Amino acid sequence: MKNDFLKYIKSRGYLHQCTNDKVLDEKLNHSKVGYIGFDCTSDCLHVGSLLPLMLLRSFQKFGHTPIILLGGGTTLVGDPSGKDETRKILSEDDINNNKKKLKKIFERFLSFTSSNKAKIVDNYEWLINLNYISFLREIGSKFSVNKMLSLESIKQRLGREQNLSFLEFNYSLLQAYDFLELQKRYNCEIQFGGSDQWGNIVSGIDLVRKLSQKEVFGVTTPLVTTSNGKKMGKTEDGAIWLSEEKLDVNQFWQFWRNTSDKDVINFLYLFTEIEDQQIEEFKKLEGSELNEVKILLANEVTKLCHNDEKSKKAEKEAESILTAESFDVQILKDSKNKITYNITQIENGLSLKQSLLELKFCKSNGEAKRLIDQGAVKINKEVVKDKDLIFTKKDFLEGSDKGLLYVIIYVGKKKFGVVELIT
RNA sequence: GGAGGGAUGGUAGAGUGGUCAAAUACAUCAGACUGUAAAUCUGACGGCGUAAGCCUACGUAGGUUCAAAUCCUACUCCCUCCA
Repeated sequence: MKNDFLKYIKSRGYLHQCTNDKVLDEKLNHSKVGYIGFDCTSDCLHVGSLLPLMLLRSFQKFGHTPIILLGGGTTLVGDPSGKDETRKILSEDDINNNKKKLKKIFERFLSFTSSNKAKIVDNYEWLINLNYISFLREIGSKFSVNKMLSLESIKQRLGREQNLSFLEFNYSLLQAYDFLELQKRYNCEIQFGGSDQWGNIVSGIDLVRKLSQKEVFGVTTPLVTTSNGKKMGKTEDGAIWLSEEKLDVNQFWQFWRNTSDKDVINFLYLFTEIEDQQIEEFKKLEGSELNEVKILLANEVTKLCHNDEKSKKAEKEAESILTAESFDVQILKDSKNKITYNITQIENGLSLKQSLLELKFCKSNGEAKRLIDQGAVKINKEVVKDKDLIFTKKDFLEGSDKGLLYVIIYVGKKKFGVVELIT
């Protein structure tokens, strides 16, 4: 392997598989066009899609031209890969809305102004008006059902006797057709994707070979798992989303800050753009020394996915809330996890349990009591012993604003919320 | 088309008339220890209630019974084998 881009993605851990690496190695010495398809089933991406994005980003940095293919058309069909159940079919309105939001995310990762500027295209454009008969004759005839049945995504479904509708069965034809279309329109020669897309990518390559007599390529990223063997980015509370609307930046930052020791170095390679040499240095660190590296990781990823300012703020918040002795009132005020009461509510008797519920720290009153019983709940850094605690005005701290008082509630060591009182 | 087996809490999986809010494991949450890590140990783990207790839950709908996750009937879905 001689090509710089390929060497880079290999050293970073972005590379899982690629087709015909020898020829690709040569080809990449000239500037090329490559794409990733994103389906539009959701209005946001989560950490699971971060790696393909990083890959496309570096592709562009090495002077190539990236294309983001929005699956506006294919989402109407639904990819059966990696899904146990039939996907629910989305309306076109939902899909359009999703497309808009997704575009914003891509804008953070790719340059749309450089000479090799990124393009966003939508397969709706060419899929929606396909004529069934001519599609079957032109494309369908090139596909072997025997072969399709042996694709992992299809096999899994059939193996478990889970229903696979004919609609979904067609998905890989359409994805293959996308590649053909992009090849024709933009001379796009490489398709990137997660390792679960391998089958679909290979189908596309075959189709292009058959119909355009051109060799195109596929490159996939590995499935990232944590050292515990879990899929990356799925916490119990839900996915780690890349947009602020879906996941508060501070929580996003915390996710990275809480990376386990064993994963930090790997994550630096995968999700930041810190130089290899510097990461090498970090490898020497041990034990609690790694905490600094984790902060760096959190800052770098947050910077990339959100921005510098928000990342700094998250770091400051973490410090103020979790480690510092006293509270920074400004940070309390800005906290997303905040509820506001007025003085009469307090005078009428407002229980801590209720606040715990409102702050979504628990689902029921009983759970709130349990948490307090177990000594998990603190207000203003004092452990609460009385599970039926009713707030009084003296529980609240002075803020800098007149007439605004605060109390900070912790549940466990890392979760906290702010209760604001208007007097 | 025929024969059989099954459906139980977030998951896996016991329980086959009362002592079952349902063993156990995993997951989760919390506490201890620590470094906002991991491992380990401890506890909690349907809802309401200060509590006694009440309510809701073992695929769905009915029935038998003083009493049903457990028995009967119908339905739905799934699995295995045969054709």
